[in-house]
Amino acid sequence: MIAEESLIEALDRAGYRLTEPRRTVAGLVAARDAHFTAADLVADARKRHLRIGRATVFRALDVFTDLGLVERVDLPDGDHAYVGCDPVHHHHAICTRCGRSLDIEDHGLSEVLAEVGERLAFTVTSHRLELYGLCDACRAAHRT
Amino acid sequence: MIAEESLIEALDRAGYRLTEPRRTVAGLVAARDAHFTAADLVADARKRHLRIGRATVFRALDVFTDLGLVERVDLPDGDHAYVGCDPVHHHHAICTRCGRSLDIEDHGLSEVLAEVGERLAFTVTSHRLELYGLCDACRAAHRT
DNA sequence: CCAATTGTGAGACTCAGTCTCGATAAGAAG
DNA sequence: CTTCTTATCGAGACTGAGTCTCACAATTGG
Repeated sequence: MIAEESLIEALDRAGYRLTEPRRTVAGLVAARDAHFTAADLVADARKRHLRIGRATVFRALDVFTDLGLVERVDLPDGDHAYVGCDPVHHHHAICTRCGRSLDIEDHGLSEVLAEVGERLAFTVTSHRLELYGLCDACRAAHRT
Repeated sequence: MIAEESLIEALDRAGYRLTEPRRTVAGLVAARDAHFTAADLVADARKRHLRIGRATVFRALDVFTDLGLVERVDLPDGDHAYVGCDPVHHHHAICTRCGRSLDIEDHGLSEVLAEVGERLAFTVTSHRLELYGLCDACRAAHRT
């Protein structure tokens, strides 16, 4: 979940050219409210009669990923997907029913992890954390 | 890091046939002390003049994964790999230098995560956590 | 020992992602 | 507004992991 303008603005600020294809991908990403694949975006583009090359979609996603506005997540089944998000260090809580993801702040997790590392004589330099479960809406829907 | 016998024993206990190819894959996995890919095992087999089909390696890894003796991990660069490990719920601390992985017990992490979920109105059903950094040996080697 | 059933191997196939290269367009300069 | 440089694009070939199919082979319960 991220606004098209944020994406375009970030491109500009980072010195990338504001091209039509990039705006198109920004629009496609902004229109998605759950995790998606590059192929999803290509299909979306087709549906909306927007001409865009497959490679370009991948390239734009790479750029957005570098800027931290899109992240690659790993789903429980091992598949990869992308999600739009804020460009701060955080993790994702991914709803296994609707695919939407919530950003999780670090909440002292890093410290806990460094501590765990201590005990193992392991220096933690980075980590990846993903939570899977049901978001509020799906939890409610599930009960019925 | 897991013994060949553990792998074979687990197959037996779970009712899988103890076939030659599976023993071969068990041997290949046991011989690896860091993360590996299916292609690595195929190459190892070639080197050791063991005939085994590529599909069979994938199938055996799937079985071992189901039994919890092998897990798929995601590396920081987004690649997948397999690691041998004990069949209990845990996470991995992966050395980015040598690729070896240490098993991390849950140490109350699950509770912390459930709590985080509470705050987000998100019901956490499972999670994935991977730590990246330097193991003790590589930390020492790195200093010099 | 033998049949029933599970497992195997070769190779075709799929799908995500990458690469190449000639064509195109953004945007700085004038 | 026009020009020029250079980043970017698109098409399609390519790669590599993983899956699928199907005829054949091996395990094992009886």
